[in-house]
Amino acid sequence: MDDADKPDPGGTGINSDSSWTIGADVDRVNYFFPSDGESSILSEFGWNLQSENTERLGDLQRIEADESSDLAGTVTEFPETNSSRDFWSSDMALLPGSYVGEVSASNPSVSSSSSEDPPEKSAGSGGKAAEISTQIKKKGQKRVRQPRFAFMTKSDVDHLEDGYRWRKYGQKAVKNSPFPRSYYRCTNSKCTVKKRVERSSEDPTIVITTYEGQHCHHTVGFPRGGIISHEAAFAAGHLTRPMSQFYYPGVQLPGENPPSNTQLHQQQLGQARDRTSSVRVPNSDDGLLGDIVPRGMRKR
DNA sequence: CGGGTTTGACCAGCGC
DNA sequence: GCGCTGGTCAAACCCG
Repeated sequence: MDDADKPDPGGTGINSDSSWTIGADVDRVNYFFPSDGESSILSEFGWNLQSENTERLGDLQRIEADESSDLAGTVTEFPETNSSRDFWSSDMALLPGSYVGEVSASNPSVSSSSSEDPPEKSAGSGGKAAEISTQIKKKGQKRVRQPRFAFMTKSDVDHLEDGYRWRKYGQKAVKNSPFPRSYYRCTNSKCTVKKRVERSSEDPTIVITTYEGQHCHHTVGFPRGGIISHEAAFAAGHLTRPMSQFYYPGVQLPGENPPSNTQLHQQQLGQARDRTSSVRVPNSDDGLLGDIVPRGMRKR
């Protein structure tokens, strides 16, 4: 019953046969946060990334503002297409861009959606992206929105393996994008975590994955030999550990020159691949999940 | 047969 | 108020 059975449940099946290992699929890995978001995400997770990606951050910020003029601490949805091109068309392959603040209590009738009951039921009213800002707009009278974490990954496979099992419950065509957006829900009945997967219309090789919610259970195991997407697992596991413990090739240090960023990635990834991981994880004596899933939650 | 995927329909929020 | 769009449901279908 491991994911190994169905490597790519909702994926397009692209390279679903051999390249599962994100390590092999992910060409580059790169994270960055909006400078403002930094205060929320980075600080929250103990990150202290003084990025010199100021321009990019600026772009993202702009996007943030565009996406939700009235959003304050709301999710920063990845721009669907055009506006995003600016920053993600670069050598950036992966970047957690959005994060919603804490779950806000709200309408009891729908709040249940956030904790244990299948949120979709209440959400039958339709979740929609708008809700994100809406919940805040409407002064918390709206549904509870789980924390979100989105990132972009350069990968051939749509559905990145993250150690959890997902069931696809919907697919929608995205405006201005030839690629549909897939909706997945954690197969664990008690788990309300959802995720959306879509490809960038600008760069089909980029997969945008957005996780929502927090797993209340451990992973189901490693797929096919134990390779998972570290970033995916990280997100799927919902930031259970300070990210500062991770090592992201793409994260640049102040003063560091980006020119060889790509090369650097290739180098590091090359090394990482030798370790069957796309991202080298220090202190990962327990495997990739070592930094993601608390020991108590781990299966092995 | 059970679990997962597909797909059309429905609903609700948002912008104009 | 209306149309658009995103998100979800649920029945049908597929597959191991």
